[in-house]
Amino acid sequence: MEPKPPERTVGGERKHPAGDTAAGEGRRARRHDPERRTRILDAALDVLVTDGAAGITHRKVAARADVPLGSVTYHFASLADLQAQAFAWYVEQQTAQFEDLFDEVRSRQDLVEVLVDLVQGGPSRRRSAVLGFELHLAALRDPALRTLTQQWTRDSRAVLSRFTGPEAAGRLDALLEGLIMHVLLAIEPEPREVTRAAIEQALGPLTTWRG
Amino acid sequence: MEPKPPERTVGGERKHPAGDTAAGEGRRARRHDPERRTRILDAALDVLVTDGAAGITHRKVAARADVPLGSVTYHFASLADLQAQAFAWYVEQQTAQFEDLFDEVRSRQDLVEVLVDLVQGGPSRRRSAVLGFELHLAALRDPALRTLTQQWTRDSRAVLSRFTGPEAAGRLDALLEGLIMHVLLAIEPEPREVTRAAIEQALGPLTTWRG
Amino acid sequence: MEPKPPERTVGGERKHPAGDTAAGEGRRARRHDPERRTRILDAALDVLVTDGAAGITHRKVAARADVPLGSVTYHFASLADLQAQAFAWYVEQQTAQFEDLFDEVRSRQDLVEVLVDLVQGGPSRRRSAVLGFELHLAALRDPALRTLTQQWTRDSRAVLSRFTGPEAAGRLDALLEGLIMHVLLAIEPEPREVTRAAIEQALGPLTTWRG
Amino acid sequence: MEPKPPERTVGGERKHPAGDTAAGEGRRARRHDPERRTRILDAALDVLVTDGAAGITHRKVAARADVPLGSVTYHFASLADLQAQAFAWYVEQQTAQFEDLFDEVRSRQDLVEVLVDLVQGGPSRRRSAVLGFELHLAALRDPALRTLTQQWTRDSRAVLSRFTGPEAAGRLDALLEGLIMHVLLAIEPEPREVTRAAIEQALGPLTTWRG
DNA sequence: AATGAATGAGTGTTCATTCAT
DNA sequence: TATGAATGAACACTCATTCAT
Repeated sequence: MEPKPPERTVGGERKHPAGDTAAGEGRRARRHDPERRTRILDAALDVLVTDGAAGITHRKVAARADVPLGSVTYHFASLADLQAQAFAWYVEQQTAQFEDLFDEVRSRQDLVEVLVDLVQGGPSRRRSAVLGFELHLAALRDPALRTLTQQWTRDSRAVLSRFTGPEAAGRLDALLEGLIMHVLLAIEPEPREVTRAAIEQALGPLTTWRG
Repeated sequence: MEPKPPERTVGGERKHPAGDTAAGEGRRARRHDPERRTRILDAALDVLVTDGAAGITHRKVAARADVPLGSVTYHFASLADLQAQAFAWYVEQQTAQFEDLFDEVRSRQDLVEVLVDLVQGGPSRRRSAVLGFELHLAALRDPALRTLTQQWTRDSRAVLSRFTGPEAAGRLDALLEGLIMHVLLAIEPEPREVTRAAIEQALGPLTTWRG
Repeated sequence: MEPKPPERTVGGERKHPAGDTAAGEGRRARRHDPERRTRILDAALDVLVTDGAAGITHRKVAARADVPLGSVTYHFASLADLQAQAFAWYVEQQTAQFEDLFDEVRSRQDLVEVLVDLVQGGPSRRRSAVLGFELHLAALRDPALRTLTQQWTRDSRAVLSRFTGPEAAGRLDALLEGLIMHVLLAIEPEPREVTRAAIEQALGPLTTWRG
Repeated sequence: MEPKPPERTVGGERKHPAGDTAAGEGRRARRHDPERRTRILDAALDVLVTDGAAGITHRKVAARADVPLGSVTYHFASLADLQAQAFAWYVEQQTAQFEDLFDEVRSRQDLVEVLVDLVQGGPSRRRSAVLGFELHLAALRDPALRTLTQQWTRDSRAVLSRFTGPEAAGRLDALLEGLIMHVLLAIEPEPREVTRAAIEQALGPLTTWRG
């Protein structure tokens, strides 16, 4: 699955429908840069990871994306709009990635391993985890973002349900969220077995395999 | 239990190191109104709930606490310091309150009900939940706050352990955090039974009662 | 009388000097929609009325005229140029309209009534009055606009002179301007008789009828 | 009469009640500068004269008043507030000055001469005239400013009435406004006699002297 | 001990204008 | 001919922080 930048899933109006067609990279500053919008969104996510919702500014995003300040405000009607679209873009990517994780799952054991990896996942996973929590917190205040968190939760549970049934999926989902946060915050690394035990138990000892 | 405002548990330096020199103790009741500090801390927490870490400012806090602007900068060396002390104050209150919850627990059933209440807790609980998540997120970036989250987690688990043993306590703790977030974000209220089932299962079917 | 948009009476240079070269005259009716220019000028005047010289922007004008932003900057070399041409267009229309007012004047009485109407004229007249004052004020700073105000004053006085002689025309003209402003700013409406008395007196008791 | 800066006659709230007591002018940048507020107001009026309502900015005012930018935004809640208070300050000064003009008037002749001076008044009077028109125009759009224009008109007429009676005062007032504008805009100077004649006539040939 | 005045850095945002197409 | 994308300069305004008192 190949996520594309969301088409205004939430908030704000794109000011201009984004002219396409490639362009000469060379001469003077890149004009006609069709990926610019996505690069800005990715930069915004980077800033969100680094500095949090409290620290995002047009200027930081522009610097990170290596575009002029005016370019950010040109493509996004407001900072809130930028943030909302960045979160939407994140959810879209994240959902696809999440589904991919389970492609190879063939047994209960596989499933558990995948989930333990998800929770324990190294620094590479830190980014997504932080963004997830930022989104949740932001959604608590901005109802417009609620759409995103709901869609996300729904999708995650749907994927898990394929293996566990709906009730366990809900439990698992909540547990995973808590575990991830604890792993992120723990000073000494949580042993894999502890994580595995928690997951095993949430799966339930009696769950018939449905993968 | 009567929590008192922490004495600079984390971060920041008081601007003026409190000259203990002159000033008769009796004269003007207490030297400079010790409640003011806590009132400011509570105001800071209020602002954090309302506007998040992104929205806290000296001015908003001063207004909320109904003290002059200078009073906030006088008592707290920096905004980061204020925030850190506010979180510390929150954890202290929260820990005490959390322990109180279990005072009356006499049976497994009691325990489950208390935890379901904790998760489903009405709007009154929203404040603490939001602050908890804000703290977690802040701690992800500011190692100085890690002390607080650890202390908090440790205390919570200790309390739960009294009833469940240490492994289940860890699982429960993570699950509760995830459940609380999901309840806060859910559009249609999560049924109590669903929450209860998840908790029951995390407690484990075989757990011997240790309350 | 049919005022047409002035051809750059003042200021600014058209960006592209209108290549008269190729292009058969008949083919696409008129080359590039001549009404668009006037529509933009009218939109600019609308914006001037609403937001004043302080508030005019290319974007507002484009939106009001319902043309793309580029169209405004294409037809007018700069914002100052647009403003100048809009004022010119206004003066042209206004002069014609002013003359028309006196078409039916046959007696001193008629004249007085027409002038009282001019001063007291309802909301429909508010637009022209505001624009007039805006122009005067703008002309105080931009000598290029002085041409317009002079032409306007000259024309107005010429028209009035036909009935009153030149001296009374000057007095009347000044008085009318003051009266109009006062009427616009008054909270409770100025009674017609007061206005009429002022005009009557400026006309002079002894003025022989020259209409 | 000694006009003092108005105490929030219109709009905005003063952020701080202005600490008084003089201060050492010397060492490092002037803090404690009690006249600063007035200096800013005067600077704002200067900018209004030079650049009009369209051109006023915090930065220009700050530069003109020789205070840091932050000082302007500190003392005035918004640019609109600054403008409103500047206009109020202007009206107060203007009213006083206007009254002073008539202190020496002892005869109808005196009155006429004073008024002719008022209209023809050299470059020194240009400033007040421009500000007057700016205020009128601004008041057309901002009802809050209407209070000022009304007070001003009322006061002017009251002064004139002392010599002319109320009806003639109204006529005169309007006429003066129109004459002043015309003088300002005229390329070749209006002859004094023309102005005098207009005023004489508005006074009315029969007006009994009431000075 | 306490506070209001003050300020410079930085914010989100707007916009005239340029330019490639 | 016409226009949308793009950008840099400027804007109003906010704020943490400093400091004199």
